[in-house]
Amino acid sequence: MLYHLILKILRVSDSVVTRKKTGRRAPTESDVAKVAGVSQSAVSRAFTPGASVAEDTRKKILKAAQSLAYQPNLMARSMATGRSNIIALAISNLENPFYAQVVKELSEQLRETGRHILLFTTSHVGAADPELERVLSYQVDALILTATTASLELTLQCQKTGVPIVQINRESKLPGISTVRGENQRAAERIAAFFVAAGHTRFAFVGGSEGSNISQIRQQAFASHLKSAGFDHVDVAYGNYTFEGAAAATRLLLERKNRADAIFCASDYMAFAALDVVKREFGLRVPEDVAIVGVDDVPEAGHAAYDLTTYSQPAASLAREAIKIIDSQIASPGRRAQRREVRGQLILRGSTRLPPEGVLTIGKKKVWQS
Amino acid sequence: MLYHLILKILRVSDSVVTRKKTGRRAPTESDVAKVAGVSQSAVSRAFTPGASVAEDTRKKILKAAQSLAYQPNLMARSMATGRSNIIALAISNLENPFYAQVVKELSEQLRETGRHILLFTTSHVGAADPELERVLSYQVDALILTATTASLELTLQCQKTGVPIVQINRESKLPGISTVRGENQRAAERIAAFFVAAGHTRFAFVGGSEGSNISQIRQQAFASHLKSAGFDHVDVAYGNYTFEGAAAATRLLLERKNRADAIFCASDYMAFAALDVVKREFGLRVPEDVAIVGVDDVPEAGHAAYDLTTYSQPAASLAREAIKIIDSQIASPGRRAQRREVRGQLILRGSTRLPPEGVLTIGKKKVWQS
DNA sequence: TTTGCTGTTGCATGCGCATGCAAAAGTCTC
DNA sequence: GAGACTTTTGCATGCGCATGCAACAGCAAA
Repeated sequence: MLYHLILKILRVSDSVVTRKKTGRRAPTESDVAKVAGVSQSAVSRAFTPGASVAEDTRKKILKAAQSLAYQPNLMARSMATGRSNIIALAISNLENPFYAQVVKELSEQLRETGRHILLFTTSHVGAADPELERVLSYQVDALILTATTASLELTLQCQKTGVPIVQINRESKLPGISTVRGENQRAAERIAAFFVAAGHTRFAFVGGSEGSNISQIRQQAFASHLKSAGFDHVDVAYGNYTFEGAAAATRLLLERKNRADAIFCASDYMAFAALDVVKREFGLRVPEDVAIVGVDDVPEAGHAAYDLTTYSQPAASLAREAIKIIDSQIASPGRRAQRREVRGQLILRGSTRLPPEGVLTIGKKKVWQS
Repeated sequence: MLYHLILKILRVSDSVVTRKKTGRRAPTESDVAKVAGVSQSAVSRAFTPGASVAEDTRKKILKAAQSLAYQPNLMARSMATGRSNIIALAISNLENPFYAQVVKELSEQLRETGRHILLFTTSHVGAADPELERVLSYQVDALILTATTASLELTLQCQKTGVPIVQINRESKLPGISTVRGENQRAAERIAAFFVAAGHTRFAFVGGSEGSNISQIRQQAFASHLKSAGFDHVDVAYGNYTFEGAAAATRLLLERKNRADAIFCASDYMAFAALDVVKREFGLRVPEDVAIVGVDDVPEAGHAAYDLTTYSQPAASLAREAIKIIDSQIASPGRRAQRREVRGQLILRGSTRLPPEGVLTIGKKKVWQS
């Protein structure tokens, strides 16, 4: 008995010492309540918009809170409310400036509603990490995937617990996953039409990977539009969405006989690699010998070093739509998955030559005029 | 009385409906306990490494957990333990590929110990957002700042609550903030020596901002080494660490009479802008007319489009050291702030010309040989 | 003064987990 | 097989906050 008492005392004094070293713990609502002379629940209400508190007491409480430098403990709050204000963001390709931009936009836009991003970088470009399935341990309010696709298990888990999933720039065959994407089909068609109008005759496509739907869609739209213009063959190689991969793919394409004079790359980032290889390794002139087009319109595409013609995918809009979807799903949990498309446009720069007629039409619509 | 009872029933049935819509809630330890036929605490112990559980019961519990797809609720866990396994990362400059790389490295290295990053992007390049002070609401285990500096208030708060702060690539005059950085001084000296050896005579520096210590340190070391070599003047302009800013700064520098023939930029990202301006806007040859050097060695610096000579700052090492500091501070909270320097090296590429002698020495040490 | 109402406040409880303590179940020794 | 240990288990509690409910105060109408 005495023994235990002594142990207890030792433990207590020890914890006091620890406290001293680590600094005292952060103030809680109870601390504030004591200072303000009210109950803990009153303090809670003072910090809850729309709760029932008299104006006087609220002021008194806020003053007390300020004097203690009180900050609400968001962990405790989410425990109590079931909402964490944390959005999980999975991304596989942060070195691609396009995705860096998407992350930035998401982060800034979510901040406007007091939410923040919990970051999961997955090394695998293809299906999401199994590790990603632990996402839900964090009680996140939603899950955004960029440059990755959700596994079946993860999708099921999310559906069971009612956590919305949105994929940016990746399609998914799984039901229940919302998607935001650029104009993949239209982008590919416009680019094909532009190449044809400019007088190119041998076409190539640098894709992401064979498994990537987005890449597939672009490839098919590109090929089929070219076919309708009388060109049956499109050379294809895959860059796996990496710089080195795209460089290797471009080498493959250029080494073939009867090599392409117009290359469509599934992303600006890969187009940069293609430009490097075309110009420096093969000594070809751009756009005279080879024209190159990308997709995304990252800031670098406009820089003088690349000066890349591209079809834009505005990161800010993608982020905005993704957040809208999330919010609507949170508001009415029954909602079905949504698919939204964000508009872009063909942006002409120095990596392509212009149609000789000075006018480019697709169908009957004038797309560009010099 | 009856009235209240009815209300209660309504509320309950309503919540059942809501449940049905949102999907049933995630299973808890109690659910697992029920299935496994043990107490909740047994389940908790089964998931706590080193806790006292019989091997049989642990297996039984894990099986039950698996059958329910149980995932521990990390919010609840951090409430109970006081540790969240979340590290806050504040960053102002994600469009700079160097920082994107740092984020990626931090994320991947932290994942190895089961921790994740809560992302705070601050738009202001200078001192950190006031919004950043809410970081502590999330009960993060530590705070890493990249391309931003902590405000005094934030620092005090962190010290009071024992949350370690580490700044990557930013110095701070505030005590209590640990720092990880590259070899700023040495980098600047080597670059100065290299310029001199290569026969340059007119020098310029594109800095971050006048307030940035890192930029200042580099500038001073650059200037003082040049001075000791007999060159008193260094032209200076500030690019504010942005691409556009650096482009404007370069224009300023190039428009002056007796313009520089060797430009040292405080980051690769700014050096890219300088290259663009030098080559495309002013039609100058690199390195014949102007030599350009950056700092960081981002992947893009090695790409053919830029081919930039630079002094490396390995992002992986910066991340590793930052995490080491954090861990040591968490392990022994009394520790003072630490400052670590990560080694880099001068990487010669096409944006600079080589010393005519074919050998470069600094002091008595041979730094480079053709 | 009494009644009825609205607006404020505190009490009590629960969110899901970790953990100190005591009780229970094994294990070993002689 | 009894006693002395050790290991395993459950109970009870607390982390910080939100919130339903009851109590209460203030006020107007009767």
